[in-house]
Amino acid sequence: MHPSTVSRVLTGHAGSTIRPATRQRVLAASDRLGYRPSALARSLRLQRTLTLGMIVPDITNPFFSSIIKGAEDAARQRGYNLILCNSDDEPQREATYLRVLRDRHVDGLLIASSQMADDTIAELREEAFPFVLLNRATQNAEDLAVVVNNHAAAVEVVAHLAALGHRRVGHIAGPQNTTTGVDRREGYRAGVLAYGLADEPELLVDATAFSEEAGDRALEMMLAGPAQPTAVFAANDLIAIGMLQRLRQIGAHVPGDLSIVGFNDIPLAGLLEPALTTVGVPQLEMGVASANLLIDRLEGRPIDKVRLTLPTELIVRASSAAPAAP
Amino acid sequence: MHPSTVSRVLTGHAGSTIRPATRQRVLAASDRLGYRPSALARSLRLQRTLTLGMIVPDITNPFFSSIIKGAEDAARQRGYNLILCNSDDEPQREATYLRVLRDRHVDGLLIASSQMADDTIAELREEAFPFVLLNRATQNAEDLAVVVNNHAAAVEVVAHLAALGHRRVGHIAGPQNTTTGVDRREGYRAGVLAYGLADEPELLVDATAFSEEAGDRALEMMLAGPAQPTAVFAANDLIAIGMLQRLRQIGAHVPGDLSIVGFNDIPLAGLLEPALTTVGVPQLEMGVASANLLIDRLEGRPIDKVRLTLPTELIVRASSAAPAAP
DNA sequence: ACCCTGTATGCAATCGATTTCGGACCGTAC
DNA sequence: GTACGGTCCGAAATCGATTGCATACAGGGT
Repeated sequence: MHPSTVSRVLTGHAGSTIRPATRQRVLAASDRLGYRPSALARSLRLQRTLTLGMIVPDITNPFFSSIIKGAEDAARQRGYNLILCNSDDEPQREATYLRVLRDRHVDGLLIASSQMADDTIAELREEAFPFVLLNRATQNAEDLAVVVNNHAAAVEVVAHLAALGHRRVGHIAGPQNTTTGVDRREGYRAGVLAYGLADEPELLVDATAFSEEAGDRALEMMLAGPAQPTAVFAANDLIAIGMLQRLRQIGAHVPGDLSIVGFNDIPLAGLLEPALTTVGVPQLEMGVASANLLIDRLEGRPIDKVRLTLPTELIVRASSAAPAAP
Repeated sequence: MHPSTVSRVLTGHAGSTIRPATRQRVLAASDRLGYRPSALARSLRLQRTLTLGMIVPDITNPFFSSIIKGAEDAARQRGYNLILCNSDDEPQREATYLRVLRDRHVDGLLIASSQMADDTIAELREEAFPFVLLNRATQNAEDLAVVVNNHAAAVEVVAHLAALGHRRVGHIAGPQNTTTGVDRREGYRAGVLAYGLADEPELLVDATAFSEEAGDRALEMMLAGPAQPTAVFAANDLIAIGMLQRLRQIGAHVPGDLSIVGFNDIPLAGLLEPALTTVGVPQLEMGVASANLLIDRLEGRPIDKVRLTLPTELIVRASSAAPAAP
């Protein structure tokens, strides 16, 4: 009929006036033919795809599952789709994905990958490509980010353990090329100093990843050392779970022989045996907030807080208790 | 310079001859300018997006996390991207997503959502829109699908429990509008009959969802009934976990008071207390296989098996044991 | 009857890449 | 020198929707 008229009717753009009769005719025809506009062609013309790219280190980590769900939900509600990319924490794959996603003209990026080199991000920043950092931050205070206060939460964990009477509190830190790993480690150090706990280097081991296996190995290493902890703070729940697993194998009792505290409060943390004491992180909300922040940015809405810090909450369960009398 | 020449060089299509000197000039320029072709424009022209749509009922179910990871991985390796959609098992959202994904011209669909009405799928089939069913099947034997033999696996579970000496084996079935729920339930029934176990209707309760809460509630209902089981087969691991949780609350011991068997072997199943006996499903492989199957179909490669049935394996852990002496 | 204003619609360019067709150019053979 | 064949490259159409500009038509005023 008249491609332009059809377009005007369907996009409903103000500024163009359509006779009611024509509008009806167009709508009827569109309906009858089951017409669906091609998002592709529209994107090409409008230079926006209504698609967000999301890069996470590990989909199978329940922590990220919840974040993804939140982000996907929020995005969908605002008319955006999500292309999900799993980096497996390999910088190589991150770089590849970044390229692919930009080739696909995603409108913006949600970056939950904490390994991604700062200069890669600096590049995005320089090109004014919209992105939001999720569960990580950068030096640059202008970068949009949704985070929690890892440092403070880690201090709180140490405080909790100190209050229970622990003096030899260990920490299995996350990879030190991640901001969460570093921040929690520093928080732990600060807590140890603040509460005057035993300060032995052997009580601090860096895990090679945020995974069960890495936690298992790291704890093994710590227990092989000269300083035996009565409580250990794990940099995240998966590490804590790996630790629980090892302790069970060697017949140690939690919290009787060793108290364990995790970080994130993944969905199953409360169902473990013993139920895991951990730092509750609002996972769904982080996902929702980051998607909304990004879309606000994309649509030019005013942004009140560039760095959104969501609250954490120490969730005390069965895996932490007072140490056995010496 | 010469858009067509550039295209010829970069697509590297045989049938067009380019002078080496020109090729070099184009490549150099492309390199210098950091040229990246627009996937959008290319897709519009070629009528293919190199993108797959994937609809899953619940990202946060670790079972699907692994499947997604596998699918995403396989897709990426073959040059495809994945748009992920979470249906939350709501037919409404499934329909919406289906529309959105087709508007976006995804080349094909991975459907892991077991609620999706058969007639919705029939529509896709009639329009010859490429799709692969994941962890579900339809009446139509021509539909591409990647599944496990739920019926046989369920029989095997009952056999295992019968072999341990259980006579009163219950089943918390999955929602009966899902094929997995139905198949496992039927397998259970077949097993009960085959092994001559107690056949009381009260030992069979349908959960309202494949979730912890639903499992918790369903078990409560079963235990309130007149027939007390000594073992219960849960339709999936999350239901089993919900059951474990309830049993712990009421102070019952597993497997002492009640043996529990799950289905899927999600990553944490072996780390629970007690470690969960369950049916191992090759999650990653299912994801990989489905993506590859779909892409084979898209690229017109020969497909040897329309319905791919992957093997399951009963994994016996601590949550199942011989019943206490009566 | 004419002009003018405004509304409603058609025309054509555009987004960026691919591809068919044909033209230009070069070399060789008669 | 002309004809012919082959190689290389440019012109233009195409994918499907959007949009500024031009135009046509209707209606009202004089």
